[in-house]
Amino acid sequence: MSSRQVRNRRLPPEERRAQIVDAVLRVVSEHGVPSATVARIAAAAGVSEGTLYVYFESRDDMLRAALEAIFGEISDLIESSAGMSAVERLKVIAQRHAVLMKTEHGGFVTPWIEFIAAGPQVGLREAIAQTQTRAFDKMLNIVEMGQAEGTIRNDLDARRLTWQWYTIMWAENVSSLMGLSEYIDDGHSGYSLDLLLRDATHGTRRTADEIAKS
Amino acid sequence: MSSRQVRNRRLPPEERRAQIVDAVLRVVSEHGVPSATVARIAAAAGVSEGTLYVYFESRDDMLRAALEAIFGEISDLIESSAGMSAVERLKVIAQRHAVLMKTEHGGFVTPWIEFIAAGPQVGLREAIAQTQTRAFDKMLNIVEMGQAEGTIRNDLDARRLTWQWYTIMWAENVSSLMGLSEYIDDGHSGYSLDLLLRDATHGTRRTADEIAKS
Amino acid sequence: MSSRQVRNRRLPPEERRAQIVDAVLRVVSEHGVPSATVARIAAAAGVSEGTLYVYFESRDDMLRAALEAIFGEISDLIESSAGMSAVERLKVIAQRHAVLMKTEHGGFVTPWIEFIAAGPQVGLREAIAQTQTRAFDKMLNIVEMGQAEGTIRNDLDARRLTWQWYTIMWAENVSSLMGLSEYIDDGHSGYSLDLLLRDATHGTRRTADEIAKS
Amino acid sequence: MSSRQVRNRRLPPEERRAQIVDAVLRVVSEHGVPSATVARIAAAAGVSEGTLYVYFESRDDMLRAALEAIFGEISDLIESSAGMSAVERLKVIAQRHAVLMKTEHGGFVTPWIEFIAAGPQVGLREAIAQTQTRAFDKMLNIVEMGQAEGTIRNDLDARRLTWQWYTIMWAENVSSLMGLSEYIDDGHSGYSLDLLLRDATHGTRRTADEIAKS
DNA sequence: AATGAATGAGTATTCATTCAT
DNA sequence: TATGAATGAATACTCATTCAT
Repeated sequence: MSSRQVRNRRLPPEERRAQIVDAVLRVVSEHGVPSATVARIAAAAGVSEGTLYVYFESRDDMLRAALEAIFGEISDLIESSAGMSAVERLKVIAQRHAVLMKTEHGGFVTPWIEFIAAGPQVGLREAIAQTQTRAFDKMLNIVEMGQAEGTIRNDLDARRLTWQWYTIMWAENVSSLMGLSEYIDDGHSGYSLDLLLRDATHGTRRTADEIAKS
Repeated sequence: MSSRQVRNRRLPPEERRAQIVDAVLRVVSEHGVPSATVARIAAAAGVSEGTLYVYFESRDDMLRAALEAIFGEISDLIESSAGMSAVERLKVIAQRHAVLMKTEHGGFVTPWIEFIAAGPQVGLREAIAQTQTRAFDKMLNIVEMGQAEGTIRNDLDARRLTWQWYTIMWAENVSSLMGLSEYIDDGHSGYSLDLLLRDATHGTRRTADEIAKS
Repeated sequence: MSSRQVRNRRLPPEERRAQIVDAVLRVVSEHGVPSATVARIAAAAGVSEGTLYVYFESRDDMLRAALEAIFGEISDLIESSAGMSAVERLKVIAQRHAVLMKTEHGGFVTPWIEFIAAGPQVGLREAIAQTQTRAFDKMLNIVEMGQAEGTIRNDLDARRLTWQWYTIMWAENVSSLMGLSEYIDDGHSGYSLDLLLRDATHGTRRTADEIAKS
Repeated sequence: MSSRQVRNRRLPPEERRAQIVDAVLRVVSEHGVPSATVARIAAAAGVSEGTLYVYFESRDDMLRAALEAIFGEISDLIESSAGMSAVERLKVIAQRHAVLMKTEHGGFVTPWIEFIAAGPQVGLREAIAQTQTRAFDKMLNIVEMGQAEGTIRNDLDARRLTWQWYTIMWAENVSSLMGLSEYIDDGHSGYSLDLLLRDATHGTRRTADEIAKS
C-alpha cells in the first residue's frame, strides 16, 4: 500500500456540495443532530474539515442545507403522485412513507426526524418549522384539490383533515425514532389512514368492523 | 466572625438523589438535554459538581434517572384517574395532557420532549423507548379493562385502539416540539380523540358531521 | 522514571492566578501579544489549558490581568522613590527604568512594550491606553508636587514637562522594542533627561556643552 | 456568450509585485498585521491567492516587501527636502511627519506602526529594526551635512542630536499608536523640536520661557 | 460525604500553503 | 502564468470526569 494519501481531485462545486450534504444526512441519521460534528461530517464526506468551510459558512449552514435537501426529497415524494386523484395521492404518499420508515436509513425520513428532534439550536428550529409548514401546505393543497374535484367531502375542514392525515405520518416517524417499529409493522397506521380516508370520502360511514371485514 | 458559607449538611442518600434529579429536570426543561451541563445541574441542585458523582456514575446516569422520574409522573397522571370507567379515564388523561402541553414548562412534558429530542445518545434513547413502552402498556391496560367491563367494544383490537389514542398524544407532543401549537389550540386533537372514543364505544357509528352537530 | 505525570497539586486561588499571570508576562515578552496563545501560556504556567479558564474568563481577560500586574510594578517603581524631592524622584525613576531596559527580559518593561504594540485587539488597546494614562498621571503628580515645593519651575506647563520626560522613557522603550539598544547604552536618553531637568529647575539655563563639561 | 470573467491578463513581474505590495500596505493599514490575511491581500490586489505565491515565497515575504516599500516612502519624504539647509530639512521633515500622523490612514505611517506592533514574528522584527536603522542613518546624514555646512553646531555629537530628534518623532508615533493624540494636538512635540533645534544652532541658548514668549 | 480545582479530549472555525487544472 | 479548491495544523474555548483535600 502507498504511504501517501492522494490529494482529493478537484470536483465541480455543485457536486462537492452535494457530496457534503449527503454526508451530513448520513451522519445525522446515525448520530443525531447534536452529535453531527464537523469532524464526523468531514470524515463521512471524505474531505478535510477545511474543505467543508469552502462550501459552507458554518456547521449550521451545512445543517440547513441538509434540511433543504430533505425538503426537496419530500417534495419529490409528493410530486411523484401527480396525475392521480387526491384520495389516491394521499394513499400512495402514505404507503411510500411507511415503506421508507421500515427501510434501514430509508431516504430522508430518519434525518428528518432527527432534525425535528434536534432541540432549540439557534436558527435551526426555525428552519425546521418552516420546512414542516411548507410540507404541510403541499399536503393541504392536495386535500383542497380533492374537495374541488369532489372526491373529498366539502363539509370537512381541510386543515383539520390534513392535520389528521399528517398526525398519522408523525406517529410513524416518532415510532421509528424511538425504535418502536412494531406499530408500523402491525399496520396500525395503515388502518388509521384507511379509516380517515373513508370518513372523508363517504357520506355515510361504516363501522370499523365493517371496514375490517371488507 | 461566622462563616457565611454553610457547608451543605449531610442528607439521606435518597433525598439527595431526589434533589439532584429534580434539578436535572429543571435544567433540561430550560436548556434542553445537550445544554444540561453538569455545572448547571450542580448549580441548580445547590451542590458541588463532585457531589453529583457520589450519587451518579455519569451525566448519562443522571439523565436516565430523570427520565425515570418522568415516567413516575406519567404513571401518576394515569393513576390519578383510577376509579372512573375506562372511557372516562382515557378522556380525562387526554384532557390533562393537552392542558400540560399548553402550560409553560408544564410538568414532565417539556423535559420528556427534550429527551426525545436529545438524539441517539448512547444508552439514553434506549431508555426513552423503554419508558414509552411502559407508558403504552399502562394505557393498554386501561383499554383492556374497558373491554372487560364492557364500556369499550370487544371486537376492536386493544393494541390498535391504544395506538390510535397514543398517536394523538404524540401529535400534540410533536406539534409543541416544533412550535406549531396552533394545531393544539384549534382543538384538532380533541376532535380526533372524540371521534376515536365514540367509534370505540358505539355499536353503530355516526358520520363525522353528525358528531360535529351533536 | 515514572510513566505518569503527577497531578498538579491544588494551590490557593490567588497563588495560581499569580502563577498564570506571570506565565502570560513571560510568554508575551518572548513571543509578543499576538503569539501569546493559550497553549503557550498553559505550557509556561505548567498547567493545562482548561485550568486557565478556571481562573480567567478568556484569553483577553488573562492579558488584561497581566497588564494590570505591569501597572502594579510601574506603580511600585514610582512609589519606591517616595520621600525624595520631586526632581530626585524623576531622576531615580528614569535611572531605574534605563537599567530595566538593559536587563534581559527585565521586569515589566518588555511585556509592557509588547502590549503597547499589540495592535487593535478588542478591549485590550483601551485597557492599555488607560494604563498609560494612569502611569502618566502618577508622573504628573510628582511634577506638580515639585512645583508646589519649589524645586521645579512654576512657569512651566506641568503636563508639557511630564510629556517631555515621558517621551524620553518611550524612546528607550521603542529602542529596546526594535533591538536598537545601542542608543540606550550610549546614554543618549540620560543626557536628554539631564538637559530637561536642568531646564526645569534653573532660572537661567546653561548651554549644552557647558552641561557636558560639568 | 462572452465570458464576463476576464482572466487577469499577464503583467510584467515587477508591475505585479508592486500591485501586490500596494495591496499589502492597504490591508495592513486597515486591519493591522495579524489580520492581514493572504485572502484579504489577494482580494485587495485583485489576484488569486495562488498568484501571490508565484511572486512571493510566503506571507512573511510579502510583509517584508511591504516594509521595504515603506522605507522607500520614508526615503522620499526625506529626499523631498533636498536643497534646503540641514536645519530647514529637519524642520520640514518633522512638520510633514506630524501632518501625516494626524491624517486618517496617512501614507506609510499607519502601516509602519502596525509593523512595529506586529510582535516579534520571525524575521519581521529584524527587518523592521533594519528599516529603522537605515532611516536613522539618512537623518544622521542630514545632521552631519548641517555640521559640515556650519548651520549645526560642531561641538554636538551628531548621533546624539539625531537620536533626540528621532525621539520626538517616535513619541508622535507611539502616541498615535495608543490613541493618545493629545500629545500631538497640543503641540508638545512641536515645542520640543523647536527647543532642540534652537539649542543645536545657537551658541547661547535662551531659557524655555524666553522661547515661549518669542 | 462533600468539595471544587485540575484535567485533556473535544468543539467549531481560521488560514497559510500547496498543487492539479 | 494564473487559478482557487483542498488541506491540516493551529486557534480559543467547553465540559464531563477525577481526585487531593
